[in-house]
This record gives sequence, structure tokens and C-alpha cells, in this order.
Amino acid sequence: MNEAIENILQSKDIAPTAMRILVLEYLQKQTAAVNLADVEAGFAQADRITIYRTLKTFEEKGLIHSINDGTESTKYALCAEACKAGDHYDLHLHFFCIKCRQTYCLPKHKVPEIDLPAGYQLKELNLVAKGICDQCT
Amino acid sequence: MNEAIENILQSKDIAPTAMRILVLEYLQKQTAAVNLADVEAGFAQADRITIYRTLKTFEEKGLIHSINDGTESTKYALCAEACKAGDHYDLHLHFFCIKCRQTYCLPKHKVPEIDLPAGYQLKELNLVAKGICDQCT
DNA sequence: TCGTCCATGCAACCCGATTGCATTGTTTAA
DNA sequence: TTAAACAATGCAATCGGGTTGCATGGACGA
Repeated sequence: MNEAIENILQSKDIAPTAMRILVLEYLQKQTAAVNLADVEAGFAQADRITIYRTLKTFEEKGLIHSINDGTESTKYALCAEACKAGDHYDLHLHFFCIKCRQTYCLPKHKVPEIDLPAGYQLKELNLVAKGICDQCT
Repeated sequence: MNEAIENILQSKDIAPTAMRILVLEYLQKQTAAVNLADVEAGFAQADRITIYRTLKTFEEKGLIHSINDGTESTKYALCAEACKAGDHYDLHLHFFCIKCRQTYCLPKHKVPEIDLPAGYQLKELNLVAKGICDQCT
């Protein structure tokens, strides 16, 4: 179990410390994207800054991606395996439920093709849908 | 000139005060979306809070829309005329240039149709493209 | 003219994000 | 095996955007 987690970390070139293993385990359990406060609340005694830096590291190394769903706080969710450090291939749709205020990744729903005006180079595409999720209907 | 501005404000049910006329004039001059600090810097002696509330009012009344381009600060841009208080019909694409860090409205590029999983109700769609704009290429 | 309402301006606060720095723990090289 | 080097952690403090409270001022209607 722990070994599987450690392997994941090492495959992304992240030193598997106790904290990082805990945070990754926590992230794997989530069905929705979480913010810093969520992770913090997930542990009894945890230092906010350490978690913050852990998430930063995870993001840099391509293990998780951050989502800006329009709320105040940045949220995080696990990446597809194909993601590498600095290169995120998870151009999927994110859905923010205005009722439960949860943000879900919808990886099956790819971001559509966009054609930009001449001279514009596309690097990244961010698509956030807002509405009511199936749980809240 | 001023009269045209006043007419716009009144058509959106906004009392045309000196400050609001100035802010609207400023917004009309912009080619990219601006944040609070930008507007503040556009005037010699201006109160940050007043501008903040002016923008809030404009947004509520459907004169401008706010854009969350993934940077720290919220940006604003003028709406299409069709926008009404509380109802924004400007589901267009926004482009954020990672070089000049400007955010542009691309109203000609409509947001594509999205089909959500069963049980999901769509209320709003937010599409932000990131890359390099034609000026920075 | 008076009273009311809205806009303005100042101060202060809140909160998420971030950095500095000292400490601890782990790995590497002698 | 030990010492040096480096990475991770934890605490304190800061920063900046966003926001609210409250008092003042100006416009407008009764």
C-alpha cells in the first residue's frame, strides 16, 4: 500500500517523505478537487505551510494540477498519469457546483478545439463549467 | 461626448456621477481587460475603494463583466450591449497572454457547446485560453 | 428649505498566498 | 562512522487583493 504510494512519488521524482505520503493518500481518497484548507482539515495536527509547499511540489512535478474555479481559493486534484513536470496534458473540463461548491474533474469531457485569431499561439486551455451537479439536483 | 457616456450609464440604470463617467471613459479606452490596480493607476488621485465599488456597481448592472484569468487579480472588461443586470450574455472566449500578461476578450469566438454527464445542469461556462498574443509573437 | 438617500473617502480588517529563517532529518562523501 | 551538505519541516511574519464599517458630502424630491 504505502509502497504503491512511494512508487508514484518516486516516478514523479518526488522524495517520499512521511508528509508527502499522507497528503498523496489523502488526495487519492477525494472525489472532488480540494483546496489548502481542505487538506489541512484532513489531518489532525498539520502545518499549513508544509502542506502548502507539498502541494506546490506536487504541482511542479506534474502529480497534481491546480484549478481556478472562480472561487477565492485555488483547488487541486490528481493529474492523469501522462502529466509530466511542467507539462500538463489534462485539458479536461472542470465542473463547479454552485450548490455544494465542489469542483469536479470531468476527464472524459475533453476541452473542445479552439481556433484563435491569426498570430495567437495557444499553450493552455481552461474550461470551467458552473451549474448544479447530479448530487445536488 | 460626455453625454454619450451618461446615456450609457443611464441606460443601465446607473446614476451618472463624475467618478463613474471617468471610470467608464477609462474602460472604453482599454483594449485589454483591467484589474482594480490598473484603473486606480489610470487616475492621479483616486480612492481605491470608490473605484472598487464603482466596478462592482458596473458589474451588477451588466455594464462590465469580470474575468478570472488565473492570475491573482480579477479583471474587468466592458460587456456586450445585450447584457442586463444579473444576466450576462457574453459567453465569449478570453485570452490571457503569458508574455505581456494581458487578458483580451475575443467576442467573436463563442464558447462551444458542452455536453455534461446526466444530472448536471449548466448555468455558466468559463473559457480562458492561455498563450502568446499576436503582439508578443 | 429640509430631509432623505446615495456616492464618496478614510480606516481598518479578513483571508489566501507566500517568504524568511531556524531546526530537523536524511543522504553523501571522506 | 562521522562530518558535511542538502532537503524538508515548522513557526513567525508579511503581502496583497478583496471587503466592510462608518462618517462625510452632495444631489434630489417633498
